[in-house]
Amino acid sequence: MNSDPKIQKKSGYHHGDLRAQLIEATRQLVEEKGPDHFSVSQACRVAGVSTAAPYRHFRNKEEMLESVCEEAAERHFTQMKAALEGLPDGDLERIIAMGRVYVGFAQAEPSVFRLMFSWPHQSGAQAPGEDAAPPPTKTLVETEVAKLLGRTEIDSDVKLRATMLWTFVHGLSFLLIDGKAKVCEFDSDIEEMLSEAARRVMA
Amino acid sequence: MNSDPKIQKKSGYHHGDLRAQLIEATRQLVEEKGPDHFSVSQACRVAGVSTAAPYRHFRNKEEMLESVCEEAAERHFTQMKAALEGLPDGDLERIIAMGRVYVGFAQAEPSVFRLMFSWPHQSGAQAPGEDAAPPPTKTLVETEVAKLLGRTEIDSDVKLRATMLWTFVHGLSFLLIDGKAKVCEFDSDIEEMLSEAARRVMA
DNA sequence: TTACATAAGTTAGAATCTCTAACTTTGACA
DNA sequence: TGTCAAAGTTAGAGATTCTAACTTATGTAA
Repeated sequence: MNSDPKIQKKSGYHHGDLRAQLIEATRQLVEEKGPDHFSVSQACRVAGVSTAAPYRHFRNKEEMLESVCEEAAERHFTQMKAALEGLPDGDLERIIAMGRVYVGFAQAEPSVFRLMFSWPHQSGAQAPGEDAAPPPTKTLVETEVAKLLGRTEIDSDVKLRATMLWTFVHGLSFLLIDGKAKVCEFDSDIEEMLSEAARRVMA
Repeated sequence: MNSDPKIQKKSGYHHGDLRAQLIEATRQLVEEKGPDHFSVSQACRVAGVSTAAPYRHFRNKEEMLESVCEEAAERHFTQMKAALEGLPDGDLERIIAMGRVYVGFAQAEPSVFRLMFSWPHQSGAQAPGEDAAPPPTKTLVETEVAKLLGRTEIDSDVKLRATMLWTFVHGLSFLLIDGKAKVCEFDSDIEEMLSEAARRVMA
């Protein structure tokens, strides 16, 4: 237990970097046991602090989970952008590469992925009319679609195609991690689905 | 409180139909507050029994939620089959109709939908090699795809297309209920995406 | 009809969890 | 060096899940 070098119990009275370590502990526990079997107390034990300590850094349990979501969303986005590097503009492979990363993230961190996309919980609760900022992921995909089609602006056709692509990889991610159906026999099937979908949507 | 005619507190010592009523109470609470803010005690209060009563019918909290999932999966499947009635074989509309129901269910019961498809939690936990029975939904879609293509058997092309369709509506459902991005402005956009996707995948 | 086994409730309580209140330690800076 | 605020701690209230032991109702068989 606690073999992770990123997490070390505090040495002195003050911890130094408790907030970050609690987020990391939370992320690990969520991944291990699922979002609903995570407890603040466990995270405290992992970090080696009392059960009251987190409340100096987070308002409550929800806010800890939310921080994990934010951190994960950042990594997700960064990975997607990185996937584009080195691929020439106008290549369908750019779209496929982003899809591969999207699905890959979900497979690597299924519980965190699920948590990310079911946040905040009562979706109806957010003030109607007031939208959260559109996720940068969306913009990224739209830009790629426009470039591939040789459009200079993001018109409604571009938006529709981008949404279809996103929808597709999102669905594929969930089906894969839920393991409800054996969606794919091999990784090569995933590759085939990704490229087929990209081809058909961009056609 | 407790205005739902389906849920009534017991009259005598014995309840009569506690198991079913607890499932219904659980379903409602999950929908209201989200799967992770549901508590057994709340369901007990709704049903008007002591907090120990559920344990005569369910092993634990998990099993209560699981029962909700099973019941929901049944309704989901039934609705999809019903959507096909009256539509002539070989009509693309059959595919679209199923997609409409799929997405509609998710919108009508977002929390339950999410719960259904994240069950069981540690997906890695299920014995490897041993697959759960493929969901009847999958078979239903495959059959329709085969019919539409005039195939007599479910070959790998049929499977690929069916999976792509499923993946698409699944992703659309999640994006809609997560409300992460304003995916669609109007219901007509959903219609357009459904028919575009069906057309492109079946082409 | 009555006896009784069993299904399906109950109360009481242990163990765990979230979060607050009040107190203490430590480090930074005037 | 003294003081204050930040970031720990302990103690504990209130809720929760689930078990153990007890009680009540009901259906069946003599």
